[in-house]
Amino acid sequence: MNSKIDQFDQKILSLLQQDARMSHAEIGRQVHLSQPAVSERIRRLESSGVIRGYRAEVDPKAFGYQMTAMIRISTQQGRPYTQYVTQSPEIIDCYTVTGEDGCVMKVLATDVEHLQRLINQLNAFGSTSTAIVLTTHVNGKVITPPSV
Amino acid sequence: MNSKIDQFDQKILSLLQQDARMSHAEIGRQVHLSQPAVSERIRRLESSGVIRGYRAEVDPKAFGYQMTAMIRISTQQGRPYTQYVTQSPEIIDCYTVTGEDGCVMKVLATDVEHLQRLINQLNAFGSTSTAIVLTTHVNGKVITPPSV
DNA sequence: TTTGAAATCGCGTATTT
DNA sequence: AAATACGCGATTTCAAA
Repeated sequence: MNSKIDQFDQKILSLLQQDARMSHAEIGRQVHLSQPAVSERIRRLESSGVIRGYRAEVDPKAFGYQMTAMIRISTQQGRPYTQYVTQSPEIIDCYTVTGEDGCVMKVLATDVEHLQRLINQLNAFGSTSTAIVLTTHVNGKVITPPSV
Repeated sequence: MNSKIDQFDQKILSLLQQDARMSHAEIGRQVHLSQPAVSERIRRLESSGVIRGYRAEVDPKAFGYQMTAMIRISTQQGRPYTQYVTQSPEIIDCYTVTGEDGCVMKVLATDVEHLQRLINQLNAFGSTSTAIVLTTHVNGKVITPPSV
């Protein structure tokens, strides 16, 4: 957990968030470090948990998902939606949050009928509120230090 | 754009979403194909846009972000939040959605004061509603075919 | 420098027309 | 029978330890 991130690490993390396949030599070129130096820094960032993993980003449409929705649930106490949420392939993000709605999730659906079936299932856990995503302006922006 | 995804492709995509660094030979072992066959399929998935890229997943705490919030905005017509949203490092997801709140976003903050400053800025675009994330049950789940 | 992964090449097989 | 598509094994090229 000893993670003091310096400017070099920040730049390396920025590059790897944009392209996890960039070669260490190429990264070194951009941050002005040697390839072994970059490799060693990445190794430390991985083992300290700063880098959690490397993921391919896949277009949901390839699996037939034509729509995305944000669904909020006013969860009734004691209803355990956690297991349902982790097991359902359509629910790709899910958070417990403060406030009136105790839960907000991001859901993929092939079409409106499919979405309706999902909502029906989620209604078992509380009253739902669904907002269909019209535009995704940002999704998984590269994490950089705060502007302030 | 001709992307008919068969069972092999689905399994390959599943593996690459879990670990983008898995070697093609290892993938081949798991899906029972040779390394060149896997490489060729991945090449096609990339050039057809099914695979959008490869990203390192980074722990926001490494950048000092101690909290996450979901912020909804009842946007007033004609207020262009798009530019602000794409430029602000703290806003990592942002969607225009149907319904009362026209916009929902996921925001990182170092502390409550920082969060308050962000909310103040966002209030320029409409009335905001903030819910602090207590637990992240799922974030970027591996995309698989619908259960139905 | 040495190891290991990915691109390349030529060949074989199955399916289509 | 010819063409197309796809996978395999062998080899070369290139990046990482």
